[in-house]
Amino acid sequence: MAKQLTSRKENYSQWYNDLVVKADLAENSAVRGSMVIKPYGYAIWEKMQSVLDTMFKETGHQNAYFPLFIPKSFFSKEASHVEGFAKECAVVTHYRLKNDKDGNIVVDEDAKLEEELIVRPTSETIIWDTYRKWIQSYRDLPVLVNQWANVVRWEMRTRLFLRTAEFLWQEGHTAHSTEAEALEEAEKMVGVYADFAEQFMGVPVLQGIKSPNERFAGAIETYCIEALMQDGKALQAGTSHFLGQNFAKAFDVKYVTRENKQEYVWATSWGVSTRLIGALIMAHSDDNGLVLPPKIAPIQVVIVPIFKGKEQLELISEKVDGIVKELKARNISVKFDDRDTHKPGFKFAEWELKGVPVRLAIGPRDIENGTVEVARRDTLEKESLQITNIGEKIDNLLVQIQDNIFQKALSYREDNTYNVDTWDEFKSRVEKGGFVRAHWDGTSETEKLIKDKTKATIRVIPIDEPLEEGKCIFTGNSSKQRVVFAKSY
RNA sequence: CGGGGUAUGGCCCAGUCCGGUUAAGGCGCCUGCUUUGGGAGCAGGAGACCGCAAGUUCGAAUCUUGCUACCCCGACCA
Repeated sequence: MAKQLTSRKENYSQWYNDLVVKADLAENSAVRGSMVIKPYGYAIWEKMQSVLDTMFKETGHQNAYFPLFIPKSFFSKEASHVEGFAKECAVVTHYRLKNDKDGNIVVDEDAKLEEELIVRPTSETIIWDTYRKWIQSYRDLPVLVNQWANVVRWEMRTRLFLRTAEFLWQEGHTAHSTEAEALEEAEKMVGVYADFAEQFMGVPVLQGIKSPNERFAGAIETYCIEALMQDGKALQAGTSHFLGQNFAKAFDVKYVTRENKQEYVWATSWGVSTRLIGALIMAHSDDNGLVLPPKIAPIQVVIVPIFKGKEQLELISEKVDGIVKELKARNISVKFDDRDTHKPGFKFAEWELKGVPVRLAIGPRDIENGTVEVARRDTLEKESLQITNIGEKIDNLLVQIQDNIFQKALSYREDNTYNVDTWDEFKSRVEKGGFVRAHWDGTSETEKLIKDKTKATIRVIPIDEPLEEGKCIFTGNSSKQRVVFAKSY
């Protein structure tokens, strides 16, 4: 079995690609830039979906579904929105194929659509066209809707999970009667994302707003969570947009106030995608494979029997049955790997590659002593534990692992966050990776120049942070606050 | 869209410069026996219109021309 990974040190992006493929998460498909998400990878997405979906429902949202296809004319209604997405839209122009005289399948030119359809890169336009019909009065507000969907963005260069031509995500779209309420919603949802990233994925994130250059096409303000990967590059893990009345005006969505006045509706939208799986991988995993936090791991505990012959396996299986019941009673997902086609060593390596947080091994010696060997994925430590009360012990261990994974990522981020005050230092620091906190004069021009010279962009402008007088790292103009620069994915 | 590269069993690849008849090897797969506390060993076996199309030649994976696909680097991006 040649499942050796490239090491992170040797080639970080090769390591990432190897890992995604070898851990059976996803693979490239016949269509350039589009991936097949394999069952194990999809199981991780399902865990994420289920937690997020619950969080959305708890904050008052409902799921709905809007169409994949968007009439081209909808797109032109919001100027900056078109500008942002026009270059990466897939377009449907025909609706029929036929056989030509050589028997080849060709597009039937007679079946041209009257109006071309855009495959959604995001759904603001079709949703706001719909909301016009839904919203008449202040009594219809707020509208708090989310959808789980696929979207298509025809990217030049793609990478499994991090950037694919088609990806899965959720997009929340809300409509409010006041600016304050919409702002509150946008902030609330970025907070939900931050909680999810930190408490479930174990990925610490910076929360804040985007600079105008990085803002969503059509938004007044973009809130985001930003995580730091092990190679020192930043990854935008989730965004929440305050859209003001831009879409309401573009799609003429007005409501009547209590005072019987016509007003435009205030909007937000927010989303996270399968890119989170990329974040999860790059935040925690090591040269042995994936490291999954227990709260997101499809399998939390794997049990590997060590046996010679059928009788021994049966004996061990009996013991394992008890353990499985005990773990399941505590809602721990457990897999008993009783394949007789592979040796224990092979299984150890394979489950490590797949990031299962806890592995139990039971052999004849354990049966004799009433013990089980417990190995944790995050630290690779092994110890022998008495089987008595094993459910509770594992439960506690999973909590510890979840916490340890987060703490480790947090201290990595702290060790790789720098305050920098001179341009020379800025250049060399950015080159080495990490979050670089520096003063910026607040202009787009300066941000662009910095990007051209260093490839670093402003990842996030922190909110809820004390202001600090300073001088822009590039122009020397005055600045009231440090912003976070980094090279990013 | 610019620049560079690659295309050979499921995967990784040798062979291509200098054409020669069973296209080599490793991984994986199948069968059997022995193994099983950190990626097993031995024996046997299956599996390839050498990216596609023309051409040169007695003979093409190898030479020529055209095409296609994919990868890497840049511009663009959740």
